[in-house]
Amino acid sequence: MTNPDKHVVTIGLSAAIVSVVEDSPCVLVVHASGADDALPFGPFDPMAHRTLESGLRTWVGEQTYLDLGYVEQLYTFGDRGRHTLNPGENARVVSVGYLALTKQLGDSKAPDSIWRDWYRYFPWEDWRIDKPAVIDEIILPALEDFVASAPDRSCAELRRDRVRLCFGDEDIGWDEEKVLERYELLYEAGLVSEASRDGRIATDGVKLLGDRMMFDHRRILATAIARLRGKMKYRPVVFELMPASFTLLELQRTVEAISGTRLHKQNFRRLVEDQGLVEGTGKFNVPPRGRPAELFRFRREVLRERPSPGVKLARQRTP
Amino acid sequence: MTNPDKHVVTIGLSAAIVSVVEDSPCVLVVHASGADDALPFGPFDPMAHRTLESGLRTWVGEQTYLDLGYVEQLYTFGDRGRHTLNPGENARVVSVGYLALTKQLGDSKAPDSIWRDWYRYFPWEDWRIDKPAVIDEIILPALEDFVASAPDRSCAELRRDRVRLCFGDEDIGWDEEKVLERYELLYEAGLVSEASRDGRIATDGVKLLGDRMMFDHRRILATAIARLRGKMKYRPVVFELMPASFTLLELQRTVEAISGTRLHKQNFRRLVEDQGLVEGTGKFNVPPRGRPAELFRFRREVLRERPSPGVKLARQRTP
DNA sequence: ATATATATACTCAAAACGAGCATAACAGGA
DNA sequence: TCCTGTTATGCTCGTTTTGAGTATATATAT
Repeated sequence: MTNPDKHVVTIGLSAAIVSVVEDSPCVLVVHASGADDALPFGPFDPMAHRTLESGLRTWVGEQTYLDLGYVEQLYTFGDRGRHTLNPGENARVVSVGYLALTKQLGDSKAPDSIWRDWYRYFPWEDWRIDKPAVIDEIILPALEDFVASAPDRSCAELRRDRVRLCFGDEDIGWDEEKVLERYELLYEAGLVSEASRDGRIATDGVKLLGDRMMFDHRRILATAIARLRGKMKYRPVVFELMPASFTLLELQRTVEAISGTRLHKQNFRRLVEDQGLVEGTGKFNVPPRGRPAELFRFRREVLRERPSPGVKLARQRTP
Repeated sequence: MTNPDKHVVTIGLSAAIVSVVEDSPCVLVVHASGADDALPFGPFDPMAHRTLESGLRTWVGEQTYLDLGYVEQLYTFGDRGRHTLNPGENARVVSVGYLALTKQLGDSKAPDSIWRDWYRYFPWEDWRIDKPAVIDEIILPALEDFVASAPDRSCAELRRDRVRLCFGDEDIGWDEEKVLERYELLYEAGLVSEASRDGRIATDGVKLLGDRMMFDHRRILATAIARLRGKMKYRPVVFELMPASFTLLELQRTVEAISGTRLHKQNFRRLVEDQGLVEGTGKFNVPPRGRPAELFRFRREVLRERPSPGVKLARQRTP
């Protein structure tokens, strides 16, 4: 292995900590005034940390006073140039991203850390009300330019396909899981400001999309959203975001917040109940209007039963 | 960030390169005589490698003369003690595992690298003929001891549940995707020899299961198998393992080799054809016996169509 | 021709899914 | 009290998908 010194790198640990507050999917960011938002992060210390995950928990604990419950590793990014360094640092940084889920709680107690709606960083991902206007008004026209500016015909074809796969058309609809593919496409097309910061593309006069984040943190957040949107469907992870008891509509709104789509209410209930994911408590809430709804709780036993299922998305047709 | 030197680690890149040869799922290992089998691997060089994946491709190219097609990152392991070091090295190694798929080809041209049936390392994972005898004869009795030796009652409960979830019972059957969970359970129970090598457990007189591998490579291979078994079902990745044309039975045998289970033939055909994954070529094979079968090819277009599906597992009941 | 082996077509019932109608239980105002 | 708006919950119904076969076709070997 020749000279070991030349193989030396620093490992950055970053966490997308997610919570759903009042129907908004939120991510915890550390917000130094003037600087871009960042995910809680810190370097892996091979002396102090037994595992990567325990290192992450330590850093997050220090920075946010949060004790993480559910934690899952996402991906390890090592692209040259996509993790910009702070002045004075010179090591190459390889970045391991994590997803963490936590129940909603009051404001975060740590200084400078705040919960932010994640659609602030990905405004094209929220289809709950309607198809976001920014797609037809800005994204697709700009991506057409990107296709047109391809160096040759076959590259243009590839780009056109990617745009179609990412943002859909009449035949193939919207796939809410392709969050990372869409972000990477916008990055390559120079439509998010990280691209110019990383020296990729001169974006003069182009309207840039969404808020930017430090380092490669928006990329990690995109990975986190994609993973959560997918995993939710086949593992009961949403319940990590719910309080001890909740109405089925609250559960539905949480799922919708994450997936960024609307669901068919009656079918959603049927799926959730038939799969044995919840059980009624016999108690009811006191709504400001309308019939009171029963409060349910997560049936923790499902984790010990069949290959515990997730919350199927029973999509709502455009009514 | 205090003293940067203390955050310095080496990143090891390892690849589980998979191919299916004559109904056997194979993995390419480098086999130095005397030493344990290892996956092709090498350190990440931040100067020479632009991305982690390009670093991996370089190493694999040098060690196996293979030009990888499909490559996907699996997981990053950094547990202290699970990557044993070579003499003379002292850096902490963090290990990034990859899965690569390649079509069957002749013997590998590189010295010391050979294709090995992966069930050699995981004999309990092949249910194609029948439930492997080793499960009832060795694994389950040994795991009962493991449960019984728990320090307290609640720990024993947890262990019992894990055993049930991993190896199934009457209610919950076999879940072929839990490859990693099973390996980790056996590791903790001291039933695979890496556990004693890593100084975890004194396994005196216990029959150890499967062939051992270098470093944490068997753990990476378990992750690779699990990922492939899962991904196959919702993305058309099996075709990376198939030649340009093949019969539907050959395709089925490949899927079965990977999943380690038997499938219902007629339903398998129906699913594969209905999803538009293949198209007939009009040519037929010349079998040693039985009716000739049409040769099919992968419809590459599906990649540009709907959220391209995978090969559903239409399970065969025990007949 | 007969037996054996594989390929392929087709059937049929059960389960899952997608969409929507109908009814129930609350609040507030006419 | 009764009507209206609002949310909760129950139920139906046609379609699709799945699981498990049965039936038939086309080879080879004897």
